[in-house]
Amino acid sequence: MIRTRFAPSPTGFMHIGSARTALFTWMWARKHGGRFILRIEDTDQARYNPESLQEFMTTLRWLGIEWDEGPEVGGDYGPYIQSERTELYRKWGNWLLENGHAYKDFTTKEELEAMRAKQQAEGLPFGYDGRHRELSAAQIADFEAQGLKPTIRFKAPLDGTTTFYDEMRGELTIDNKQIQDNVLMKSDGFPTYHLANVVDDHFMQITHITRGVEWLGTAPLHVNLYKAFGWEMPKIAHLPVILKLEGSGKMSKRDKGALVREYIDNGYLSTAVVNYLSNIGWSFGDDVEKFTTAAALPRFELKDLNPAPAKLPLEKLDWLNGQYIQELDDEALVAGMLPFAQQVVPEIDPAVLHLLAPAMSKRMKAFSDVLPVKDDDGNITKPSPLAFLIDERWSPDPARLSHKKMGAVAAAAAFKQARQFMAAQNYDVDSLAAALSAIGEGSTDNGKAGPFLGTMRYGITGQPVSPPLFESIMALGNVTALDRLEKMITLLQNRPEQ
RNA sequence: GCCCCAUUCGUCUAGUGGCCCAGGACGUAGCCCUCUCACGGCUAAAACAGGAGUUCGAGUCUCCUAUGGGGCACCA
Repeated sequence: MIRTRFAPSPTGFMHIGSARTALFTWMWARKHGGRFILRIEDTDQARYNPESLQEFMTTLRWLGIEWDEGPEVGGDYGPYIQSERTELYRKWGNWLLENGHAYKDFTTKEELEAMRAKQQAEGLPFGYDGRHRELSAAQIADFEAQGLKPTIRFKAPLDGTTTFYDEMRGELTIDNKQIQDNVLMKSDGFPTYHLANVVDDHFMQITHITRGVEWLGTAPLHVNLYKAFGWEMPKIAHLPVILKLEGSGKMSKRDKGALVREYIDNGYLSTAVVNYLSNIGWSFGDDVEKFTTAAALPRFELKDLNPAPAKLPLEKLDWLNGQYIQELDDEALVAGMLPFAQQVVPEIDPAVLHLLAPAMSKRMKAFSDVLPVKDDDGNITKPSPLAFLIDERWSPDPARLSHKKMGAVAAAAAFKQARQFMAAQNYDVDSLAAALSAIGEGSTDNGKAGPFLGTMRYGITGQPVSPPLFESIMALGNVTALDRLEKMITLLQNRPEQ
């Protein structure tokens, strides 16, 4: 049975890179009919933030990543929160101590800092120098008598090499001189990542570890820890980081698009985001870019993941999300748009959105597109596509109520025909389209409805850019549409000759 | 400073020695469609980091250089 885990340290919102790691980890388990475990690494009491755990769980669920064991769902290998497992870590930390694989280190933080400063000044490699590695019982007793609280450090091998196999990168060999005597138990009694991680992965029977490359350097330490415990090491793979779009370095939480929360709040679809994420560092094959997770699973292999760091192609997400939006039924579309539409037209009737939905779906990259676009100073650079619904904002330019292929007289005549039709009968979008097109065709010399429909659309919506005419009229309702049409005719007739 | 990982169009990628004068996608440009904006269709420009080697043959293997990334915490 394959068992994988995602072990975040919740200190804020989930990073998009973590989401991708979680996704691939989850996919690996699902592909093999295995189990995916959520474990919370909160051993850093200074940074841990309980609200963030809720946020992480909400985000994972939004992504469709369900955990089989972990907080809220339980499981046979719990607890799944590290701060509730400290006894276990203490036990195994002591076991290492008793079996000569670890030792107490009484060096103070100040001494460590001084040591590092000196190493830096002398151009030496940074790291703990092993000064307390061979303390005598008397020396230990002496330090303890002074009331010093020790850390427990691992006794790493001093020479030779450590070899392990990374599922993505292949066999890697590291000189043991690069491995330090890392701290396993802090002086506050909490374990460090290294100890907690190894102990938990072992007792939770994890078979595959997938984590970020930032852990690659510590993998040899972990290999040696497993060796010291006499435990079998899980298979391991180190996923690459996600880089800033511009500039250098990996994406930080402040960069645009770095947090999954942004995608949720901006009205992206989780199916699209998941699809998008799986296209970074992995490819479905056969030149297919758009696919479901279910279709991807049989093809997914850890060894096929690209070990190179990648930038997030954000425009590609807009395109993909747009594709997914086009596939939504009207119900889902309206539900998705509603919260944003209410920011534009607070009292908007969902039925109005229903009328507009089919016309809107091809025009949206994300639901937040119903919001106006503003520049840094707060000026609207692109109005909301729903702005035409607001009567107070409606004030078309009379000069634009005719067309070079349809003069003022012809335009006014056509508007009156439209008024006659709309006033006389009930219509739906199709009959309206048929009637207005026919009027339009009669309004120009060449029998093309285009000039009339375009002018009418501008007049009715008052916007150079808006949803299409017929849907817009349906959304406004007959009373408002007729009222505007009436005013258009007046504006046109009262406008000075050009 | 030391160690490790990586390097194909602007970006995400396909490619595991001949099928590649390198394929797809996004983006960009042009054309078509068209009531605006979109959508959709078609077309175009656009890459094997550089240098040595191995080989009949290298994007694919090896080495060096360069560049990018990660690590060297009582953070994870």
